[in-house]
Amino acid sequence: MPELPEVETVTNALRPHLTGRTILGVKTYTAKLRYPLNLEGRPEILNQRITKVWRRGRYCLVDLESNHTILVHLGMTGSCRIVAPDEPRLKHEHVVFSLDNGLQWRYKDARKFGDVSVHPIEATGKAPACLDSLGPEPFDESFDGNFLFLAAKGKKTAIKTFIMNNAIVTGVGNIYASESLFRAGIRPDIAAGQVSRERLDCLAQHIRDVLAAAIKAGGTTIIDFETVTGEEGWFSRELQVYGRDGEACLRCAAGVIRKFVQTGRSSYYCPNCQS
DNA sequence: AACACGTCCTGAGCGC
DNA sequence: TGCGCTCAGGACGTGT
Repeated sequence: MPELPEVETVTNALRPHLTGRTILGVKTYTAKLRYPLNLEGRPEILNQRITKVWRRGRYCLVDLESNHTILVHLGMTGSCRIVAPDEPRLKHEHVVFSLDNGLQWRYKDARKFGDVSVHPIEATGKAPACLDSLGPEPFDESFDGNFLFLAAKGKKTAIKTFIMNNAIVTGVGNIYASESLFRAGIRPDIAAGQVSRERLDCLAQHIRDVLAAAIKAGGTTIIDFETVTGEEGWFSRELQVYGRDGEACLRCAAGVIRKFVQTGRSSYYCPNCQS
């Protein structure tokens, strides 16, 4: 389940393999992922040099000298690898880019929740227009308790749903939403507009901390990018509440972690520690 | 306008 | 052993 730390890790792993390379060919092996695939024979991609590989929210962006970017969203099960052309194509390996160094960049996605698509950009390093509605990065200076406080004013939506909204802040998925609320001592189901400025300061800090720790863990686990698809690195997340329903709370020991469904997603919290 | 909910997809895990 | 059901969730479209 790729969230921001996983996308950051994959992007960092791809960067040295892709930057400066020229894309000589693109082949797709399924009609659609989340959206219909339209990558083959595109002059915006073919024979274009890759100028920059970076991340915005949960999107990996591969900028081309044609002032287009290849947007990659990993969905739920997306992964990438760099391999030799004679490497057998794995099941669910749906997109193959051929590079000028003789290697291939391949995208794999069993559940097809992801996206690989090409979009115009104003310049290298500028996000495409389709990402205009995204809120700040959690690591941006503009993202803090005061920002959350202003955005949450009058909002009745639950605080967990609120921080998972990419228009508010990007990259906080279901797992890290539960984890950061646990660390901040805030119940996931209280109205966002009811949380005090002080507690939102704490929450903003914990969102940053939990994401930073996960990036660090993922970055150190993925060593051999050519053979590791990424999934191994994602198990190194140190989860304190997610998936621990029925177990004793790691902080207070007296509480038992509860699970409930919130806007279709599993939420976990300690009734003793979170209010 | 604000918020909730259905939809897409496949494999893992479970019960019988 | 094997089948069939349920669950997992990011983002977007639609419904209330």
